Amino acid sequence: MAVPMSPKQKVYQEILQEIRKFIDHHDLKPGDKLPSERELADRLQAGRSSIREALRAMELLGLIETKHGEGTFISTYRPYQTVEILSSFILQGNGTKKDLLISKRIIEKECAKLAYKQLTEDDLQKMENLLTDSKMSDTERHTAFFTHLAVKTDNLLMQRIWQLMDEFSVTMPEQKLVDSFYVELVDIYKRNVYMEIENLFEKYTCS
Amino acid sequence: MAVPMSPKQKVYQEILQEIRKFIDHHDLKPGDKLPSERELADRLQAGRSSIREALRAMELLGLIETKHGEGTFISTYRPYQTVEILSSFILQGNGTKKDLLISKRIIEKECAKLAYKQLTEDDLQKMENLLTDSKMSDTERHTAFFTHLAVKTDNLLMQRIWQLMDEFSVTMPEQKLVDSFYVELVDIYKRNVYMEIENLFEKYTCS
DNA sequence: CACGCAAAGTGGTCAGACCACCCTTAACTT
DNA sequence: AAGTTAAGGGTGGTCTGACCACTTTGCGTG
Repeated sequence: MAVPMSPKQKVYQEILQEIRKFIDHHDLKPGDKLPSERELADRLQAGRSSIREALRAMELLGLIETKHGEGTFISTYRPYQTVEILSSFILQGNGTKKDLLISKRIIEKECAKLAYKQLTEDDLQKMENLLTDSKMSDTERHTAFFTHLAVKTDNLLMQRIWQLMDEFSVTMPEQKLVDSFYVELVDIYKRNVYMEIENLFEKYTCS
Repeated sequence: MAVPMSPKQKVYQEILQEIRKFIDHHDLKPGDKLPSERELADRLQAGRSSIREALRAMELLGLIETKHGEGTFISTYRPYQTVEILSSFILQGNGTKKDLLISKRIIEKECAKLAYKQLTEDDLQKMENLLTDSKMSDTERHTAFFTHLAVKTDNLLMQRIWQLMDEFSVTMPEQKLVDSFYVELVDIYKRNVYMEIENLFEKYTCS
């Protein structure tokens, strides 16, 4: 053969890369419109079916939204579909569940630490209000609590990682911690004792 | 109109449901073969392209594997592939370099802690050998060192997350730490003083 | 000016064609 | 007879073109 060719990556995977580049290059944000399937096919020198395979996959992952007769749009990342599909296929995860739980706790701990410096009095107040909000279930409260924390990390990547793990863990029990945990964490923030965050998680995690 | 019709669900989403039913009904397990695309199209009364859109989505989610010329197979569930795709989109921002660096250090720290219990004398020996291997660049040494550690975490998810971050950070400088760091870490393992891992990273990270 | 309907643009779906790849099998060579 | 090679059938990979359904646009008619 003459040309070794770039790795035998499938076309639709290259398309994924290209679309990512396109979004980056044009600085598209959630809500913005992508070129039409036909135009993408023309631009990327690929068949429309290949384009569609890539788009469907992205849609399933919640990265884009598609509106019949209108077009394809960047969506605010919501992996709800992903979670649903996955959980409908995986009834009983084996070692995956354990890994996920451990990893999630780790991320939560580090988010709590990263957020430490950024938290204001107002944040603390909001978080305390959350803890006494009786309209939420324990699970919802946990999610709301750490969502607030994750946002305050000032680290988008950590925030996204936590978000992703939280979405994936909805099907599992034991996501939340004992009530006293949250109270103690807020207390640590108030007392300004950074070093105790690590200990707090150690105490409540290794049960 | 006469028939309300099933909701305006797209064909490829119905296909997804049908395939799930098929797997369930035939009790297919990882490694088993799915019917060919053409047969599925025939059975489910759909076009082959619709079948493929569903299959590609499943493939991206890590639910199936396709082998050119052979067929489509149920795969052992690995959500980590999903994380990979998502990450490539999540990481496309600009301010993410700093985030990535911080996050990577965090993951490395936690990998070091998770691996603590699993490390054997032999592992320590190998790691020490790495540190004196002059055939590698500093960066390569860092990667090799933490690859070893990540594998030993006994947590596939953490392992994959670190791997991903490492791959993404190749384009960036300052991925490695000072030489003495690695030596001290191995020393901590030898001296069996778990608690000092946190301090070690604290010391070398907050520069 | 207001209304409505046709046209254009877009996603949704299908059918068929061709290629590349893998495996089996039959034919051929040694 | 045993080993090697060539051919065929099945499968995924991709492209093209066609048609439908939906939305928006805008032109023309009243």
